[in-house]
Amino acid sequence: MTEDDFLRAYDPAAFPRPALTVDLVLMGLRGGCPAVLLMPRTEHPHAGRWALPGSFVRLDETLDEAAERVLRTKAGFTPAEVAETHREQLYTFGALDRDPRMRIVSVAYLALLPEALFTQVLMGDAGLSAARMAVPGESEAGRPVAVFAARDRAARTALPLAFDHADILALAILRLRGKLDYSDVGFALLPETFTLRQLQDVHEAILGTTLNKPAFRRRMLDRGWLVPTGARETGTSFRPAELYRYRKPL
Amino acid sequence: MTEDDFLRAYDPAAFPRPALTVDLVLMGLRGGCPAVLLMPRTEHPHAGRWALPGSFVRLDETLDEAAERVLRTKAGFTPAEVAETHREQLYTFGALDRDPRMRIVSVAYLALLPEALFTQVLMGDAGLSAARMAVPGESEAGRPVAVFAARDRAARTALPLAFDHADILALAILRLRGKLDYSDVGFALLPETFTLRQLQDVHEAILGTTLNKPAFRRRMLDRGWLVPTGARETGTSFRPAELYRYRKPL
DNA sequence: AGAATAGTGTCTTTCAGACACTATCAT
DNA sequence: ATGATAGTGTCTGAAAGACACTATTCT
Repeated sequence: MTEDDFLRAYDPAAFPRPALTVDLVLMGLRGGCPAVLLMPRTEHPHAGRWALPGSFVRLDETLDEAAERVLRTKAGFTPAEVAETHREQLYTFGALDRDPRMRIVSVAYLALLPEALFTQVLMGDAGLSAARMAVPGESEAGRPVAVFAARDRAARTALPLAFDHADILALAILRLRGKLDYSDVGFALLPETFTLRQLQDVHEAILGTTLNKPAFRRRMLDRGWLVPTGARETGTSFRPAELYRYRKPL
Repeated sequence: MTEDDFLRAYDPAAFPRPALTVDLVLMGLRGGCPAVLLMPRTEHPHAGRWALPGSFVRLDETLDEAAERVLRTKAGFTPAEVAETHREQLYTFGALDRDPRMRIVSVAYLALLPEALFTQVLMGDAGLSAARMAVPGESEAGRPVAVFAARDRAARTALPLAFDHADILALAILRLRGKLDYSDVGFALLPETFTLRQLQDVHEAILGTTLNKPAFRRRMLDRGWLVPTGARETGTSFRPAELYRYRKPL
């Protein structure tokens, strides 16, 4: 950016550049477990493995716009669904041998889907499959993450992931965990209105621990981000819980 | 990354790609204030403004390696100095109009320099200048950061920064602040051995607040990262403080 | 001795964890 | 009434803030 002498004589096409892509971690919760949407690879390289949806970055779009385009074109999101999805840049992966075909640098994004949207996308015709993510313990922090077929909950054999996508997934869950209690990312995994129990379930699923109920409620309510709707949960066979709405802190 | 049909017929040179660079925020402390090393721009575009040292990413180096190369070739670091510098990837900036000449995506890195090394690099012949960073308050979080000439401490007129480098600096100080009390980045700004007061000064400079002395000491010592050397500060006209060494937690 | 800072003892306050308790709904 | 979960009151313990105090060095 600051190489003046270099740039003055620079022919944009003259020097070889790495290719640039975005890869998206589409994360949601399925049955109380973190899950991710993956595409099966059918061709070389890494045929038979599972990959994150991604795309090359075009010259006329920003990185964020490229990520949105992947949501629309690779995952079948409608513009409205794109709008209700939390997205943030995760990290940029630039190892030399990430892809055997050529040098590709990839900007990884994390997208968080409420459970209903996750299911809807999964049922759509985009060809995405859900994989349950093993929540790593403290000791495994930083290691690649193992994912399992979402069909049977007791599956033991890990799905093979393409490229360095296991590293990307590991970073995604770590980032999510780190931001969970000081930011508002947790709400991105919940529907418009939700109960405090649902919110606690989200936190517990991502942290992989159980939380103290009174302390959790106190903290969340004291934070001032929750607005009681006055409505109650329906369809339970017991006392229905109050429904809250998340209000963005000014 | 996962566009199979596209890639099979892909000629690496056939499609236009954004250029890819790394830009480095070389940060240290000067006289109790966060400071950054900048290069003056002498040519169009943004001539007369100040820029972060950076470089294009080559095909045969990773992003981290490109950042190291900038340290060596643009900032005049010796390999030993590179080794004693903390580096981490910050964020990737991909706005369309970042650079008026062509589409350039830049991976920003944060490098932390102990005060002695900061001064040494500044005095070197790499042409870098030091600029004092205005530590933004809570209300200005996320805004571009203003920097001032380091010569006179009372300077009021902000230095003009090139490209989106004010945004990069803003993110750098925010990231540093966020990681300060749960990670060990603070030690990267200190020499090999240091006193607890120096450590507290580093934290106060970056946070822009004052801290409670007994509480700070308790927290730091309880964390188990500090090893007393047995030696004492020298050159003071009062009681010399114990010198500690940072020991990487296993 | 005096100045200046290093380093500590202790009280208070705040907040999380634990546990039991009450409240409210469907059946 | 019973079962099941929602929601709360309160005790306890850990840790931060505040403040005063002692300790140690140089001049």
